[in-house]
Amino acid sequence: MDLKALAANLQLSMTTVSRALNGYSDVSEKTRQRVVEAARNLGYQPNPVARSLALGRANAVGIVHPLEHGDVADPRFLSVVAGLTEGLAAQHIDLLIASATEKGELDTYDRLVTGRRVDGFIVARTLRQDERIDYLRQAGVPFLAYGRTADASGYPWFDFDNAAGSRMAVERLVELGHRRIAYIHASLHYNFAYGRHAGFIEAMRAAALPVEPRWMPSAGLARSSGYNAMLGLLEQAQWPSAVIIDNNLAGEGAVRALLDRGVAIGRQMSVIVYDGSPPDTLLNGINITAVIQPAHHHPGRHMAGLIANVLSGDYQLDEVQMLCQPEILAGESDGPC
Amino acid sequence: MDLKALAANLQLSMTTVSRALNGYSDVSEKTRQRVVEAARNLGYQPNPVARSLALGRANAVGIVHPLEHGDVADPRFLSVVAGLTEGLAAQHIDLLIASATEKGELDTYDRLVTGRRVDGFIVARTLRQDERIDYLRQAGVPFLAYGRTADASGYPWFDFDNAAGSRMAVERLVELGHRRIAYIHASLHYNFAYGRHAGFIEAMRAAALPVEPRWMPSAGLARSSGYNAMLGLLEQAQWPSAVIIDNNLAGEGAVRALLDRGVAIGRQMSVIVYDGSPPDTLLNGINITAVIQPAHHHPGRHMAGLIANVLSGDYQLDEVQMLCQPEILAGESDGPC
DNA sequence: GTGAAAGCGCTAACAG
DNA sequence: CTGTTAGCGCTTTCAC
Repeated sequence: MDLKALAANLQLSMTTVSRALNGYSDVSEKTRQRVVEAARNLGYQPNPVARSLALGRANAVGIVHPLEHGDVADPRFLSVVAGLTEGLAAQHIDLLIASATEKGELDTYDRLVTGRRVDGFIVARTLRQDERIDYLRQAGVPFLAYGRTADASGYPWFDFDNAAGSRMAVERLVELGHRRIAYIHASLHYNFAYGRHAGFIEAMRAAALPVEPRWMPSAGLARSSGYNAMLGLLEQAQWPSAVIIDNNLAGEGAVRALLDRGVAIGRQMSVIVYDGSPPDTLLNGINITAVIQPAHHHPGRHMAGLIANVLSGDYQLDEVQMLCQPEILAGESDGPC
Repeated sequence: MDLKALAANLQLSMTTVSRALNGYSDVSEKTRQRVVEAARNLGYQPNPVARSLALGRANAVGIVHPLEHGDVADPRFLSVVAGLTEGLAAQHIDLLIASATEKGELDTYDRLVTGRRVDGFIVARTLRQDERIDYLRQAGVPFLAYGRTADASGYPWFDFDNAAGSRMAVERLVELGHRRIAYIHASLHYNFAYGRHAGFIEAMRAAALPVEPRWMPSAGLARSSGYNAMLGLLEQAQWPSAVIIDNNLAGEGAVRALLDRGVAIGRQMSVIVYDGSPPDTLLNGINITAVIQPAHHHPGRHMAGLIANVLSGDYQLDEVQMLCQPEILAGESDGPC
């Protein structure tokens, strides 16, 4: 069932049918009714390929998945994808996932753009200095970043307020009487890690607490490195009384290290983990106090709306820069000093 | 730079240029050289949308990601996606990832098919009875299954020999002198779990060893359930001397349980895990003996080739049903009884 | 308010 | 071997 057949069936021209279906004004309400109903009855589905050709857009956005060597399933990545596809489906936009080639990630962006396979991109996992964003900006390709960069002005993004999350965590610990607070963090090249790190320092200073570099190890985004980082803290002459971990993979590792060393979590050592426990964790017994990015913010939905806006090309920058606030979800992994 | 411009530039007709570029035979070698070179120099990239419209295919395959409630990043799923995109890129086929809607997974397949957004599908994570495969078969939609179903005849698939993997594990343990072998497995609705389970039983019988239901708990695809399953085994009056776990998530949990209970792995209890340790595990100290699906089989590449074949519609069934053999990768988690 | 006709960029008969 | 021509299915001027 194509447009021609539908038009013939209705004894109308393709033009009129097309306009009726696409909600143009210059078609009588009565005709529109007829057309819409017939379309439904006959199961007419416009051919998106033909549509794309005529309109000059692909009706798809791309997301490039970097296949780092030994790369693991990044839960972060997949949850973005999941939320997005759902949100985009409502706008009749497809999500095209491409793997970065060996030649590099930028090359993949280029291929997708010059091949007109997508109208724009989602850039996930932003770095503080992100060459992908530099590239897309200078190439004039529409995109929406999931996370900001060092200079967040001038392009569309969706992000959570990372600094605020850390501040909330510090303030909570300070209220519980802690003064020696450690901080395990991922590479500060990640913008989220940088922001959380900055928020931590800021809050510590505001509380007139010492910011001790030896208590602020870098750990990477992995269980194992969180484990090692925590062991490192435990080997020091003086222990912190609390520790904040800026990502939940390292967080699980860190908690495991405490368990292995027999440290009483919440008593000897208070723990707050950004994003809490990963879903399928082996720490089920322990209810970790967490900085969370509340689900009611529906990142996927928001981002779908934002990217649609971006693709339309008709927007004010401040409409497509969205910052959501995190919250503290109290658990049992922290307590009075 | 479109075909017309390129042709004008070469003083040739679009037809000739098109044929030269698409490797038709009826164009002089000299002309082809010129065309190809000009295309490269001028950076000509065919518009895939126009191409799709003319050819009547989308040049894309779909993969539907079921968004189960609380679904986690499935490493299995992502690694398939990663390998596939790479392999498909070489064939100029895109991978379209769609989330299942609330209305159900089948509905999503239907939407993609009637919308002509894809030419076929990859169906991952097959169940023993899989309604998706039933649906696609009866709808006459091309697809390639990653994993088989109860009845694997009559449609294209790529799979590993699950039963063989279990047999190899059992045989290895038997040679080490084990007679009390336990088996922790995922839901037998998954075809891979069923096959591995069947292979286990078969090999046990072949070795004249007892198949004890109480030593064969079902654990699900999760660290936590593997943990609990192992605890269950340890609570029994008589312990097995070895245990095989049919997936690596549950495997990690099971090993963790042994560690927590202070059981000497490889001495008091031998362990073999299908697929070994997940990449970022907290068991780094332990080198687990594993049944592996060797990387040299390049599942992604193979599947890309197979699906291309399937889409062409011109194939013998036995060319698109591919079974790879697993291997044992010896570690230190098993030893003499 | 409706229709005829000209593309969107490419491929594929069909002639020469 | 090469060019002419007619689509693929839809949108969109431009007339009526």
